[in-house]
Amino acid sequence: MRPGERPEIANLPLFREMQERQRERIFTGSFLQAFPPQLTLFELGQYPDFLHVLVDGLVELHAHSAGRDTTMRIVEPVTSFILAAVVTDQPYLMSARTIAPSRILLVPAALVREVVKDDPALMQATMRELAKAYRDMVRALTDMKLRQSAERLGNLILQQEQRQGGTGKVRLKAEKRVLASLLGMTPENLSRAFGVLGNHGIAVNGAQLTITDRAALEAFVRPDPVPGDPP
Amino acid sequence: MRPGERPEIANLPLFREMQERQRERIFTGSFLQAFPPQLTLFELGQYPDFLHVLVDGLVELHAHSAGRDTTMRIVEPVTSFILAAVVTDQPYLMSARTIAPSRILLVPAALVREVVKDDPALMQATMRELAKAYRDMVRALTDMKLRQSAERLGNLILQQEQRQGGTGKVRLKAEKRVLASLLGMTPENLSRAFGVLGNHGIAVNGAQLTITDRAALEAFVRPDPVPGDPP
DNA sequence: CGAACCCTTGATGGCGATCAAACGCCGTGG
DNA sequence: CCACGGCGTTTGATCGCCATCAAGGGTTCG
Repeated sequence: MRPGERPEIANLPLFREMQERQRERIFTGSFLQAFPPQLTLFELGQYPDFLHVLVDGLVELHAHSAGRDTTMRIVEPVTSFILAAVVTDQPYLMSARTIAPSRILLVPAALVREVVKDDPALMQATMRELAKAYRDMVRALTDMKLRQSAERLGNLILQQEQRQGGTGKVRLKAEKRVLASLLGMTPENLSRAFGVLGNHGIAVNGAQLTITDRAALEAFVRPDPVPGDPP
Repeated sequence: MRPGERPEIANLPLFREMQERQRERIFTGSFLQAFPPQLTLFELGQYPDFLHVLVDGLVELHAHSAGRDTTMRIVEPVTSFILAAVVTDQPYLMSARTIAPSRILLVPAALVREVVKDDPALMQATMRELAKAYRDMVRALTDMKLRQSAERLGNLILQQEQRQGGTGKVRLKAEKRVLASLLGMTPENLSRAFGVLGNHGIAVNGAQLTITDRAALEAFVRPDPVPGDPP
């Protein structure tokens, strides 16, 4: 582990409040591993072996069935993922693959379940994390059901802009094809959606976006009625 | 509370494992209230006052924004709902209304949060419940993104048939218009989707459905690659 | 008995998917 | 260093699923 990384992981909402002794158990039982891009980490249907914490890189969670495939979430560092499958010991509902060279902390699933039982602070943090994940999914589903594609794209841009500091500039971290799948559309239509947003306050230059007219953009995208949870 | 109901509530996965003393705190601080149909219980954006436990009747959770509205979940008794908003003390992401005369146990949200802190078994049950809710939402989102409307309907029928005892008969509990919204389509298209399923092993008679050819139905609907969690 | 309201059926239109092809970027290999 | 080839993206043309608009039957409730 590189200097500064262990504190960064220990400072995650999930691990921040727990007893130092239990945290030590977690860390000594885990290991950090590097993966090349385009590598499948696990497949939907498998039972969870590890809680994953993305330390560096980029990971795509996707679901697939009967030849169709859709991106469910793009995980940025530093974040844990697939906590729900681990705590309930039920099969993954999504597959995961790296989309950039990535380093991931692997915490044995059984160890997580054990320590959760022994450490109330960790259990509470897990509860909060799951509640947040649930609420994120509720938002994603309403987004899909209530908005059409260009509106979804506009909202995603607004969210990313907030996450990236609110400077009016947004850099897309994933390929546009992946982004399209995340938004539930085809690459062709994503391209056209960017075209539409050109008339509503967005300028596109490759992966670099600029919000040129925030008011116009917000008027177009039907922003969430309930403002986002703080990160 | 009617005879037999208190044990039934106490036996919910959420409350089953907790200490009797803490459970007593929950029950004495709560009250059971009856509501007529078509009554709004709470609105999206409000802060949660109560954890709700539907004891009898039927409740619809729905989201809305900019004049559009979509059903997110139909709650059947006996089930708790909006647990995530309560434990995190964040605004509801969905509104709730009764769609039948209903009786609901109202547990003050602050009391829930307090008792959760004091009772590890309740906290663990809450964690599990949230994990399940999260996984249900993942399924709902993949359903919406990967399947088209008649396939979604067919899958819902198969799930309901399991929940109702696997007898090959399914009775729809909600109006078809609500069902349509839950499935992300219009009433007109739901009607047509039933027509399509007529060629794939389903017979419709009002709200009473019969699975006449399970193999044909399963071939048509692209069943989930990961079998459902046990209830 | 009548009047909503729900469900159904038909006709039309729009959003987004699919098919097809050209462009641009980038890495490789000559 | 440049030519080539592959892949992601863009643009255009067409198709299909589903929404919308419209109207008719059936049921329920006042």
